[in-house]
Amino acid sequence: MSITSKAATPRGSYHHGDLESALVSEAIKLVRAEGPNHLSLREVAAKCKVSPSAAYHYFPDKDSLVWAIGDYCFDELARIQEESISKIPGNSPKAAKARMRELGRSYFQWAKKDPNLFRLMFGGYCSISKTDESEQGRAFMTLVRVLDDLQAHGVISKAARQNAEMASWPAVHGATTLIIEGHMPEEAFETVLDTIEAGLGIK
Amino acid sequence: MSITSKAATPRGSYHHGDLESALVSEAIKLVRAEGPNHLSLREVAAKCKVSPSAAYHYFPDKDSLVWAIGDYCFDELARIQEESISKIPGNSPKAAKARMRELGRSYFQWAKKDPNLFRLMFGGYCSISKTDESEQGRAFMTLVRVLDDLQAHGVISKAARQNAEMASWPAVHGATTLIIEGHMPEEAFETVLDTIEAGLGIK
DNA sequence: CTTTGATCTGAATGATGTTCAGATTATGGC
DNA sequence: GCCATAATCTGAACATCATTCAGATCAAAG
Repeated sequence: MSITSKAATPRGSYHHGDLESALVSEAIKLVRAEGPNHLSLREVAAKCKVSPSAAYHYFPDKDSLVWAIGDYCFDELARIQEESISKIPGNSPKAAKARMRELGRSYFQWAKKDPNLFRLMFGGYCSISKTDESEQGRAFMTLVRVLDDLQAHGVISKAARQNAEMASWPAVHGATTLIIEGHMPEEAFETVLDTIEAGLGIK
Repeated sequence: MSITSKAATPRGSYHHGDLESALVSEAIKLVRAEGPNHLSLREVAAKCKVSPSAAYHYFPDKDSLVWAIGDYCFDELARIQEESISKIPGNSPKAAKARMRELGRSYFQWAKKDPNLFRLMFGGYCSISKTDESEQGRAFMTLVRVLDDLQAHGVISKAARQNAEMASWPAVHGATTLIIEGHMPEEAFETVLDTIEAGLGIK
């Protein structure tokens, strides 16, 4: 599933070495640059210096390639999220609060850096049945852990902890989307974070 | 701009009567059924019993037709929103609170009824420069009015009124998106509305 | 009735997703 | 080392797509 896993050595000519990963990697580049709806299988194959039909040995159709991109992106987002909170160590309530805020910020920054990949993830391009268990769940579990930590430090009440994911994730996701799509100014994001904290009863 | 404005009488054969509206109308049907990325100009023209090139007399390219769909959808959403709060009259704080909640519900219900149109609106398909002034602003202004009304009735404080749009809209939009895309259970929507109210200090 | 302008057709071009028969290469058994 | 077998990739083909353009058709005005 990893993109740069096997030896991506384009030896000789006929056999590529690791076409599957190369296809996903080039497809990601194209989506990033042109958007999810302008992805072309033939262009991806051309970037890999391979005939268009070669891709069909690894993906039954174009949608399947798009799902693979989605898999990679959900994995990346989860990794970014984990990395962002790992940069704020400490067992204090203040650190727990900072991690919560940083979780929202890294979500937004990821989307802002690659809006086209974000659109692919949440724009109805990739079915959820392929990604829900492993990848999407991983980012969600990070949020769960941070929220549990907030309650453990007494920053939020037991009542506020109830369904706190359903209160914070939509707000962060919605603000991200609306800002990315130009419906809201970027400055509004911090306001949204403030309101989430207010809603959870964080002082 | 309205879809069913002129006389859409397909007389004789050559001249259609109101091709522009018919094209947008059929395009909406197709997007609704197949999704924004599967829209085909030729199929739209065929549904209108017209040659593919006829469409280029009204829209310079396919994107332009998509923008027209976006215009219509933002207009529809604004209309739905206005209609929903008009069904809850009264000058009491309780009525003002009910209108606020109904505004979120109608937003979600609109998206749930036509997820593909919702994806077109907020999935990077239509540029904002074409729609921001008139249509998108109209729905936003409805929210502004409802929030002003909430403050006027003393349901929310002056401090809470500050940037209250940036607190409620993203949460409602994010919850809508995440539920539509299958990342969240539908039951979570009411929880989100509860949290918005808590964040605004509504008791 | 004719001229003018708007509206639509038909055919063409180049790019796309997808299929399939066959060519090329790697691999495992002898 | 050699050969059969399976995996991998090519080439050509098909239908569909967006887009262009010269020309046909129609409506209305002079």
